[in-house]
Amino acid sequence: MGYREHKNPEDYLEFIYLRSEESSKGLVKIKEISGALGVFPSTVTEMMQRLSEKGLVIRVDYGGVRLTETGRATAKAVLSRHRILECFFYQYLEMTPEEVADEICGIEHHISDRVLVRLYEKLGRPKCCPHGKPIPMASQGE
Amino acid sequence: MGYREHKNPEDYLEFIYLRSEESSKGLVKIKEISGALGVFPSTVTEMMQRLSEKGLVIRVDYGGVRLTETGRATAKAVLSRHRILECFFYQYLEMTPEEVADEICGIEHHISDRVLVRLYEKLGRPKCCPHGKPIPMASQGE
DNA sequence: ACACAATTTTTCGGTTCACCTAAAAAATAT
DNA sequence: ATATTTTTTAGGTGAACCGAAAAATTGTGT
Repeated sequence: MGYREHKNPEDYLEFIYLRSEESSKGLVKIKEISGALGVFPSTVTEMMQRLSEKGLVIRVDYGGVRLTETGRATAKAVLSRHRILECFFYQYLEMTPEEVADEICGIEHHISDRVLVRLYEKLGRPKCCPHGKPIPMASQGE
Repeated sequence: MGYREHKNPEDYLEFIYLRSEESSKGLVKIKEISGALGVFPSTVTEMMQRLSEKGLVIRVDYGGVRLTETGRATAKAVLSRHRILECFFYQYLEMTPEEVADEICGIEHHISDRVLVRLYEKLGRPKCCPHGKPIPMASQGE
């Protein structure tokens, strides 16, 4: 208890993925990310520079960001982990979809694929999370 | 993927707790912690200084460290989370005790008490982890 | 359309945290 | 008493963050 609880680069990726899915083909603005993750715009810019160096994101100066194919794959994997975990909390622990949301916070970054797969099987290979959103498949088209 | 995977202060606490339980009433040496967590002794010293400022640990210069009551309580909570998670991987996901060990890595720091309690109930309130070690109770004597 | 105001993004110091390396200091072992 | 081991100190790195100020973009009024 009492930690800084920093955002993980994957959290940025996950949000960018979600936003770019829903509003078709545009760039995701820095301010949107900033607002969603609760960090300062300058922090987002810095993180985008790092992610861009790693080839996960394409940065357009003063314009926003877009995921590369690698970035998209990474984001989908994170989201998949996230939603499988949500299913678990909902189906196995019988929590409400609302409760579930808060509980995933940092866990999805620490679960191995091995565990994820087993969890998924045990839950009966659900197609959607408790909110009705689809669980993206690792290497398949969404 | 590709992160530094830093040790958490709670990892230090957890190890100190374990070591001080098994070898009765002595101080835990910096080198032991260093070896167990895979960090340099100077890193341990520094962390112990931080934990000592937070009142979780008592530092004896060149002698080692001992948990305070608060530190002990924190450590027990972490260990409890750790072992309940182990039970879960063992009982529900049917992994072997050996596999289980690697999987807990960072998860126990991100699970809320609410989820922990539910998990514990669902598993039938186990008294021991898959390795046969007891699950310490939050506010009770060990 | 165009100058000016408002907003967004970036840049540029700073901070904290976990960590490292090298060297100094203390404890221990021979 | 001296050599060995352990611990600490001191200086440095990279990551994630903030705040303030500069730069670019966007919005507005006439």
